[in-house]
Amino acid sequence: MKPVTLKQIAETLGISITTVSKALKDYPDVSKKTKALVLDLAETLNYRPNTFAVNLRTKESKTIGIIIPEIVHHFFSSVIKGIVGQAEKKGYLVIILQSNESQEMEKKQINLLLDKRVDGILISLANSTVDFSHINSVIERNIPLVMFDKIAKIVNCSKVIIDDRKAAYTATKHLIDTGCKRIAHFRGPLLPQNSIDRFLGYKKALEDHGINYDPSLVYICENLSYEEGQFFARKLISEHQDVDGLFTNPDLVAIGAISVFNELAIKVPDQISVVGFSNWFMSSAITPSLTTINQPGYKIGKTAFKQLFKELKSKKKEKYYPPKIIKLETELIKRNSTKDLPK
Amino acid sequence: MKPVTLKQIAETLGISITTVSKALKDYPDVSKKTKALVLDLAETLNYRPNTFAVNLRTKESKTIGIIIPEIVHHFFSSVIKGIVGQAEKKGYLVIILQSNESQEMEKKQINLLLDKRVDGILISLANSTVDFSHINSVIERNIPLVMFDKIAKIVNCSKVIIDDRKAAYTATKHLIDTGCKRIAHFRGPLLPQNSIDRFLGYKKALEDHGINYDPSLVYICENLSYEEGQFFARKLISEHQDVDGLFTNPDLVAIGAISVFNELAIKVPDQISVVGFSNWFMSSAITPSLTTINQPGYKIGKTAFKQLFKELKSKKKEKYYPPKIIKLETELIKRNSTKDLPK
DNA sequence: CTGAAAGCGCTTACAG
DNA sequence: CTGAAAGCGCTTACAG
Repeated sequence: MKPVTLKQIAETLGISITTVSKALKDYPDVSKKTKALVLDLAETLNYRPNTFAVNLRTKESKTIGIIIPEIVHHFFSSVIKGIVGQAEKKGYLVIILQSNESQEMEKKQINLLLDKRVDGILISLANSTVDFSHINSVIERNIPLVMFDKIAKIVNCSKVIIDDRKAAYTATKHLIDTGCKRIAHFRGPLLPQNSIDRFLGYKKALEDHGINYDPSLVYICENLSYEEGQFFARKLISEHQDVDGLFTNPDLVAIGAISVFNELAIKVPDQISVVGFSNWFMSSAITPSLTTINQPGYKIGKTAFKQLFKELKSKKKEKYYPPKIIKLETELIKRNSTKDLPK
Repeated sequence: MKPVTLKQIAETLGISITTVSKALKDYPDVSKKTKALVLDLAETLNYRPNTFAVNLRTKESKTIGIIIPEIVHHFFSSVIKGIVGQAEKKGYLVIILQSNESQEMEKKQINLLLDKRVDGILISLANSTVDFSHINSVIERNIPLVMFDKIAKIVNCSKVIIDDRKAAYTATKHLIDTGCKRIAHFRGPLLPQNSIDRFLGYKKALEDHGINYDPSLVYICENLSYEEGQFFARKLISEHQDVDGLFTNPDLVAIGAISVFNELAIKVPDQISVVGFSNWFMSSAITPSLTTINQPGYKIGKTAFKQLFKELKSKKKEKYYPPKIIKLETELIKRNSTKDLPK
């Protein structure tokens, strides 16, 4: 059975398509009687407007796109959930694309979304992205775009982030406050802004508290994996017998490291205190439970959509919406992988 | 700047819109010369067809929808990744929606997708779904639909699943083969087909090997959570001192249970052997590493899209595609939470 | 090989 | 309060 159209309703009732359309949209210049008639028939016939035609007329798709580096990842899937849920509330559907940490894929996908004429785009950059022409072309076309988590400082658009530097500072300071003197850092790759900022927060905390920054205590985890946590934990132990604190990015790396410490009978936190980053749901479950920084993925997604929605509305009213940077709060979650604060 | 249209290209070259359209689509009845001219100008002007107009004409959206109970879940996000990746290859974009295990949400979302006029739908049912009128209405409209993982036997459409019963049988048999006599089962909720089938596989394995089925050894985990694994592990130990094997659905529950066994100094596998279900990436990381059934999420997603794509193609050719049930292979992954097989 | 015309199904400025 | 008409940007059957 073919979908019902305005034309059919009009013909059945012996009125014009125009009036049917107006009645359904509750225009004030249609008589109550006609409106009731139309609404009634539309109901019985289960009329649903043809989105394709509506899109073509209104030039709106009521769809947004999201590009993330990796879907199978607790943090990103939380963000997606936040976005999808909020978008649905506001009548938007969400198309999802995965860049696989590749700049080239990211560029292709931006074009796919542009071709699809999505109303707006949400993006978390790939690690390998160093050229931003594709992002800028979105902005030039005046299509609302909001970056989250993995952003580029240089691009002029709204961003939803956490204060990575401050959060890392807090994490490192907690290690210092609980007595650690030789604090290692397992950091993320060199390019992404968030792993840079977390590293800088770590460094600043050391310097502010009279501890010399020692580059040999910093290890780079390319994949932020459990296995890398294990690998660098072994390396750390063999290279630095005097290490007594470890701050990792993110939790998964910490959990890998702790598994090695457990295996080598190195006591956590007595011999080495460990702080992670992200507050992954398993972090409270392992032994010892992991002290970490809570990074609110779901809220980041929700906030990013809300920001995009504001820009979508502004655009409709042909108003300019100046880019806004929203920093969400993080907090240190104290668990058993760090010592208690001295009284 | 406004997007370029066929009309502009036609006017610039002084030819008709028809010819431009045909040239771009490489119709055979356009001269090489004209084609070259059009292609060239389209290239320089960066012409992109207006999807809204194309959709309206072709009645195709080149978009599919996917509805899953929960996005933040390792298995489901793997499935999503499989779907999204495969769809992109075939020129389809994917809209994602989360039912939150609610039948009502699921019905609403089916309508959203239908209104959006997606070309096809992929769905994994909510636990609470007992009425299938919304699913059947999709099928009646002749919109290709493929179910995966959480399916309804009663609905007549293609399905991508694993042989849950066989997999659970294999898991349980492994416990029996390695010497377990009193085998408990932490199962999922009562409604979903997969948790029913896994339970039935467990029961069948006991019966086939001369072990009495004891209902008091079966515990129901409503949320399939780590915490439930812990809770029921304590309950199990207090209610059944003689238990020597445990088969859980899924891994996360097993990991919760093992954490309790570790805490109570109950030796795994010496005192209790444990087998999980799903092969979550952390299962090889915990101590002892978890014997489990590998459930190929990524492949399920990929296969589900491929099946949908076949049906999409058939529909275009106005051919009927009979529903097909695809069962993907699973395998037992032997790790350290179960004993070795006797020689 | 080229193009005029119809039509996909809607929305809305305009006339009456 | 109602409706004829234009138009969104394409595709394609048909005529020449």
